[in-house]
Amino acid sequence: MNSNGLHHRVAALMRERNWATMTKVQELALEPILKGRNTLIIAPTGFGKTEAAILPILSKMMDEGCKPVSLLYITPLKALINDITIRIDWWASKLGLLVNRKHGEVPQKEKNQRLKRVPHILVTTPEGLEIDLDWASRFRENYKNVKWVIVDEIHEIVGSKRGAQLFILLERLKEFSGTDFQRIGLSATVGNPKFVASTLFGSSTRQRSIVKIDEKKDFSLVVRKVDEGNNVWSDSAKAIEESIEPPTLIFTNSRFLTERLHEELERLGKSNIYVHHSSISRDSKATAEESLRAGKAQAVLCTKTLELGIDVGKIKKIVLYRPPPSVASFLQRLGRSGHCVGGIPKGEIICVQNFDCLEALAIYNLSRKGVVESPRNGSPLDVVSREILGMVLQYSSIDAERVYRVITSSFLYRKLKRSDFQRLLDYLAKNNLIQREGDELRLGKSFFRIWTFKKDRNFSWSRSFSEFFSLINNDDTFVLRYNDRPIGEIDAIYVYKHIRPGDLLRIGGKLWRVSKIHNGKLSIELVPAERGEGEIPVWKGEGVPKSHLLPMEIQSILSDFNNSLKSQVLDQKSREELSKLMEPYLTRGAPLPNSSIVYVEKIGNETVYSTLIDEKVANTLAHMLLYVATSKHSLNVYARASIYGFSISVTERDLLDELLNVKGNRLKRLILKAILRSPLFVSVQKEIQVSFGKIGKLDPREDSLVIREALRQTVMRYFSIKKTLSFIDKLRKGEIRIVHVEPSTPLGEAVLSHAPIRPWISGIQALLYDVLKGGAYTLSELSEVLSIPPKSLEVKLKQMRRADSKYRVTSFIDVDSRETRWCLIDELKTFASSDEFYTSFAPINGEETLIASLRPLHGSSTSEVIFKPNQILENPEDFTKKIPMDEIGELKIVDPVDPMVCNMSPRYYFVRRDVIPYLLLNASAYIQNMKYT
DNA sequence: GACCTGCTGCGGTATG
Repeated sequence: MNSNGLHHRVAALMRERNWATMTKVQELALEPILKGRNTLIIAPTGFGKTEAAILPILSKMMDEGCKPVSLLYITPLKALINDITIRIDWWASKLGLLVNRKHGEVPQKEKNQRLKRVPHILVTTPEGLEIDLDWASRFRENYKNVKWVIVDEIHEIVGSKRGAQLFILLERLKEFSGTDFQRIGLSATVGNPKFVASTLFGSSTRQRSIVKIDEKKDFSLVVRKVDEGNNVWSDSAKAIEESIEPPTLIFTNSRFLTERLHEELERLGKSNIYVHHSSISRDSKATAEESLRAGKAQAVLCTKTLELGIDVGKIKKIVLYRPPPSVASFLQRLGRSGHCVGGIPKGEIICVQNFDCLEALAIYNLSRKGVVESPRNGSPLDVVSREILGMVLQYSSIDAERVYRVITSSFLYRKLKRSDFQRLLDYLAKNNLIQREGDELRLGKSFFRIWTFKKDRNFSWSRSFSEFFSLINNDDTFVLRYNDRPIGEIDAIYVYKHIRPGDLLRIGGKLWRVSKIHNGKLSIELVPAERGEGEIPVWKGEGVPKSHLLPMEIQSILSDFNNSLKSQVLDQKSREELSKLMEPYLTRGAPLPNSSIVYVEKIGNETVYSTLIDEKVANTLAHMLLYVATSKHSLNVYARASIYGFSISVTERDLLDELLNVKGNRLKRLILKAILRSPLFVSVQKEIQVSFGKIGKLDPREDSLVIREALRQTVMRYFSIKKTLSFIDKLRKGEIRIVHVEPSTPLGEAVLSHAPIRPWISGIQALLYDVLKGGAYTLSELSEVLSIPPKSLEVKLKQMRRADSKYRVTSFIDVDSRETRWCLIDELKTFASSDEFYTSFAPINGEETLIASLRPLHGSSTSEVIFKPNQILENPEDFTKKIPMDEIGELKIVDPVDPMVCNMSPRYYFVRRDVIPYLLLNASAYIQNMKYT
């Protein structure tokens, strides 16, 4: 034993490495870890957290002796696994301990060895642990020896489904091994250390410690504003060029921006600049990383890919192109230059929009105050479902009560009710994912149909078995095509929210017009386009969700505006930009924007409500306005949402004011309806349903469990019902003032720079089919039921009456009300003989001779059929034989003697031969009714 | 939403 408590062999190795002193975090972590406490270590990157955890554990392994596998090291990235394995191995190999790594890209040969020589230390991902517990029937026996678990970069997963998964896995491991192993978490700065600790420590009864390094690493920051010239791109590139001090990391908030800026920097003659993001090949990424380490790269343009702790060598400067979305990512990104020996890290935020300066300053202020976002986690049920299945895989047959006990021992699921768990089991059993014999659970028949080993998938819903272990969702993407040639890809959700036929898109430097969107095939047809109006700025990426801390911090900046302007980090230009931004308010003597005032302004065809507001509340309000607008106006509207307010493309009426008049439960219902109609809800349903074994279309009665869960998750991620209700309440009480202004305000203009959200009535045809089933309705009745404007419905119904339609409809005249009614074409016959519509199909004079005129689908040559209504009534089936074609383009009644009849006759378009008799009865009844009454 | 992250085990063949 050494003076600092470490085993003498570990201490000797430290001397060998010339580690005279430990970092502060290493010192602080030593005691709690050596004492066997569960420990959460919180410190910025570059403080030596890994060693802070590893050294005392290695020391304990020496002291206490250990059987393989005794230490499990979990980290979220494959690249980190490789790094860490090498780092740990330096110590471990000298202590006679074996280290192994496990992730999807480790060669099979290396993986196979672990059964022959079982490692003392295993480094893997959450998914790797899932695989081992569920499926590695032999190796998992070694997990019974685990005494320590380290979770690295825990801030990255604590708020995600991956986190929820891992925390249940740890409980499963505890139950399987029968050991209350020691848990150690390594985290960057977070706002809620206690929550992070609780989720990690779970049901462990060990004492707990949180080791937190508060000392902020010193750094220098400059907030700059790009000079406004003619071209944002070249202006931005120039600004970046000035900022580069090799080697520099340049962070952007989208992949597109890295590419676009790279192109522009090359145009300026800069070389040795690389690009790094998730969509480029592994080789290119490796090249970029290596040239950084070798000091060859001047700079690398990157997205979040380089935010985590992958070793990239010494970085001189960090440039943030436009403000990062959160304080946490700001600190992480700046921390990438932390390994710089001697000098303090240098950072620079380059602002493009004027409000960027506000955000940059806010992020900086927050970081200085030590305020950081708090990752939260709900208790997603799809994760529970997967873990139930995982346990069934592991044990072949397992008692339901035991599964319930293990899952609820995890902190996140401690409140999961037994009844809800039972309902979930019922549902899984119904979908054949599991089968039950008494209280015993076994695997159901559907399991290996969904997660299959077969290469040629049986059906479209099946997934590879390997995907079962991961809760990372692969979103659908639309393929953009021109003449069947792929041009690019766009995330499905972006398409649903923002893109419609006729839009102009810029892809690969070229301008295209969207000609068709095939939802089923997930493809979009493009045609080349010339310069035009209404280009959709995909690149603007204003959809970046921003920290919920921003609105309040911006408010506090504005509340003491003159002082805020004195901030050291602002350069001359950005300072001027900020005063210019606020000038319009000051000159008209209006209060600077804050959360208790909403400026209502009409800009172009939009009504903008500008204020400082939580993004989720703005999103909820935008969707509500969109819902109200689409049910009363047309589908051709859009809304926007941002921390600077929200807007709706309706100016004739003040829709927010109308919302204020909706009270109580009706308001809650309206919010719910608005959310249920958003594409976000649809995409969450799609994401989670497979975990429950549900395939195909969801049925509100059968699948209420998935639907309710999807709604819960949608609201949690994107909306905020409670805060929105409170916002509306404050508006009503006047606690938030509404002020109409003209002309527009600067933050009102800022709202307009955010991408428009457009309504997407998914499966409107199927919706209509469901409503029409068993009934015949007028347009206004349908509009009422569906909250979709009659005009939009009419267009759809007219498409649906065509021969190639999946849900074919037709229409007839209601003789009593003289309105058109729509119904399913196959049900027309039923209505013709029903009491409800008796008069509409009962001619007054059955012996009158009439002439039916039939125009075929193509061409204009009409045929005529002479008939008496009674003839039809006698035998409608027989009458159809007189019709000379299967499909009729237009049907009407003519009378060569009486041209009035011709004018009065209703016309029926795109009808099928077998319904002609009934439509002729309808036409005769109508005409005679007009003539005789 | 923008972005990112991950993804069979085991024991058996046949071959050099």
